[in-house]
Amino acid sequence: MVDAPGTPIALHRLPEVLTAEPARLRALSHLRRFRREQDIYVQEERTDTWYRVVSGAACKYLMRTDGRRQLVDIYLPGDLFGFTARLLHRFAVQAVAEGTLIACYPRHRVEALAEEDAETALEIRIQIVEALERLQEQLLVTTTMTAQEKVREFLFYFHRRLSTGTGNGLALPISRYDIADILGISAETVCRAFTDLQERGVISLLGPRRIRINRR
Amino acid sequence: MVDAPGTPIALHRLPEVLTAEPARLRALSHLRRFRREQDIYVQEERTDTWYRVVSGAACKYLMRTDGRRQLVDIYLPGDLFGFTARLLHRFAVQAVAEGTLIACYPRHRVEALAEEDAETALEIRIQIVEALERLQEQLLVTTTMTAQEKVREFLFYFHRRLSTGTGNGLALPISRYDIADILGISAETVCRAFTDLQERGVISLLGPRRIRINRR
DNA sequence: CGCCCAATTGAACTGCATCAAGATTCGTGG
DNA sequence: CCACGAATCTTGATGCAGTTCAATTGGGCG
Repeated sequence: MVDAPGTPIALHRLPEVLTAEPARLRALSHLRRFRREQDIYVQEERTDTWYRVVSGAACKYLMRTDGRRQLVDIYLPGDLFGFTARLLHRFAVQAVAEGTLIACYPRHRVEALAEEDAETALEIRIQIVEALERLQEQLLVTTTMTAQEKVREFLFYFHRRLSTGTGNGLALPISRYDIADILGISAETVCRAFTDLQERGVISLLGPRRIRINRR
Repeated sequence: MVDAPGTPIALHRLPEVLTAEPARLRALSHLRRFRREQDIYVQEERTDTWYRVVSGAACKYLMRTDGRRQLVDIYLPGDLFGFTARLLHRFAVQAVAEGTLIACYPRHRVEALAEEDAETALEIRIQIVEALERLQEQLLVTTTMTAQEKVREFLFYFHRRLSTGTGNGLALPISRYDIADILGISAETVCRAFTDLQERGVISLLGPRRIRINRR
């Protein structure tokens, strides 16, 4: 246990993603850094905090009775998560990338702010709706596409969300197994899809965790 | 075209589902009745209205390039839908039951009300979050379960949402094809699951659209 | 009563999971 | 800096759940 859960981080050097949110909302947050597979919150935990990914990636998941982990959503920099209508969390969220940085907001203070500040209320509503639409897109992907189409769609999505414009390809923050769990297919099938897509010239594998997208 | 799209309905005899919402929100609504497969709103339509199912059922769907209809969510009495962060709708919503009754809310007036009335803002946030959680459950169902488990889970969900306590079984408002599209399986597989579940004694088929749930 | 759509059943095919065995990469400590 | 071990990633072979195509039955409504 090198890192205690959610080590607090100094607030200087604010990453760019945080500067986009309203200052009054940002003032309520504090930052924590998480290791890979470290839980940000767990099932049955009280829903008294909201979170936003600053850097890295996190995923919402459920432990199945057979011991396997089922992913329901994946959060990338800028995404707000942790809100619910319940008292206790139905799903857990853990970091999938090493050193994932998370901004934490005390729920009651955010809701109090939303009650008096319409801009904050709108920002929250937009974030929740965006989570909803991400989920709809994912549902569309997992129910209608073949395994290869799922992987292709997933890579395009990551490219849209993460491309830095540096041109040395796209760095995937997550493993094949994570990708498989998100798409509802096996890790082996993900591998085969990667190689097939490369043979078709759609992508180039620069390394296991680094790819280039050639064409859509 | 017997019925023009969204025939207005008199406001007397308000169904029970509407009495639960805040009076100030209800005051903004007007009712419309829809026929089976009639669109409530379509893709690319402006997102200037929100809706709530009063009776019957509706589904959110997308027309695929191969002409097939892909369902993303299903709305039952009490569910609020139509909100988005976009200017235009990405998905369409149509009635799946004959004579589905929908309450319509002008978006700008609801948002203006939400801005000054914290209770309304909270009600909206809760509804959106509930849509989100429905979708997460559905994602879990479609990605992890076998076809027969999906159908069983679907029937139990409908039972929870629609059971009237009359005891003559559960009336399904939608066709096998609709069920298949929601669960991401073929209609034939849905049929086979129905008969298998009956043979196992889990359900009884009283008619094509009427079942009884015997045990879980 | 007869038509039409919905529901059901059957048979052959296929994409993906699963099991198994290597190949690479990465982190860790010497 | 290098070497070792443990993940992670890749590739192959087999089996099966579910799709697809096709035909038949059944119900509801004019």
